[in-house]
Amino acid sequence: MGFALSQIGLETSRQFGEVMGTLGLEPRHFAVLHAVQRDEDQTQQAIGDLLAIPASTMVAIVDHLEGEGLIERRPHVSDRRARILHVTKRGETLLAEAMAEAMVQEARICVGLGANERAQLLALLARISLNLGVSSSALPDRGSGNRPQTI
Amino acid sequence: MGFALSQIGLETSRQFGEVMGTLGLEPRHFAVLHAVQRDEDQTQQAIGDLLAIPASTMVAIVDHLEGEGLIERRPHVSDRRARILHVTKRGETLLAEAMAEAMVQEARICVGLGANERAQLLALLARISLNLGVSSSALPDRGSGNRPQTI
DNA sequence: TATTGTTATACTCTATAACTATA
DNA sequence: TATAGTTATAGAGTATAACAATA
Repeated sequence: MGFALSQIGLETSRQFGEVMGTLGLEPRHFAVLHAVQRDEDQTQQAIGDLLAIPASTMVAIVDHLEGEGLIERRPHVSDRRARILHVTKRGETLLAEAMAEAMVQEARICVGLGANERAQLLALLARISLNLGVSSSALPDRGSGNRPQTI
Repeated sequence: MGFALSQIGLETSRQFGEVMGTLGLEPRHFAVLHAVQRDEDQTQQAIGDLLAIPASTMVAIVDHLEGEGLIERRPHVSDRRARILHVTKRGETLLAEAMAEAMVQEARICVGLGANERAQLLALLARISLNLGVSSSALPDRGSGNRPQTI
């Protein structure tokens, strides 16, 4: 069981990386882009903390996303040290495409499974998650959660 | 679903690494040790190919295992370039302990699941594996299989 | 000339610690 | 003095390519 889970998990995340690659994104870029859209107008550090990404790594990721015109760094109204992250129109568009691709992958993973089989599997996985102590927080790829981990 | 699978797989393999760590093994060491026991008296390269581990990495892993007295490099009868890998008595003992620990982890993962729920989950995961194209070959941790991958 | 194992090297990735500008 | 973001740096990990012995 442990072997199957780890094998499947690795392959799932590998294929997800491939899919994102077709859109010019790495999983980390997608994760940050998604988090920035969800928690609109948060500080760069706040987003980094949320995903357990160290500050110096965040710089590189945000640099990339900003270079692609997908997000903007905006000044913080009251703290001139901080930067507010904001998804651009182009970022929203790409994120929508990325989500669509993710749905396609989702469908590919579950091909041949009926609706109740899928529900059954999800329920069993939820119990496994509890046993493993993974908190169902955060975003695609990588657990982040509460452990000292990163993207 | 994809997120859950990748999250669970990552955590499973992380915890497996922790468990192996208590025995002084990294997952890669366990994988090679296990493979050497299963495919007794194979060439170092043959084992490496089996696990998709590049030759130079194999050297380091086998160095470690030999340094711990868990396996031996023996001369090949007909090819003096090649080395035959052989599990020592001590290696067998440690491997048995490692397998026992793996069983404990297995039990921890499946706590609260009845026998038929476990079977159900395994069956569903097998179908997911097919959808993902993972061949159920190889050894614990990491997919290896046929893709250009490594430990 | 090709192949096994080894060594050396270059590359990527990541985190730690210094640095600046603000607070 | 502490903090947000940045930059520089060092460390680990991995693969690629050169190398020696043998086929």
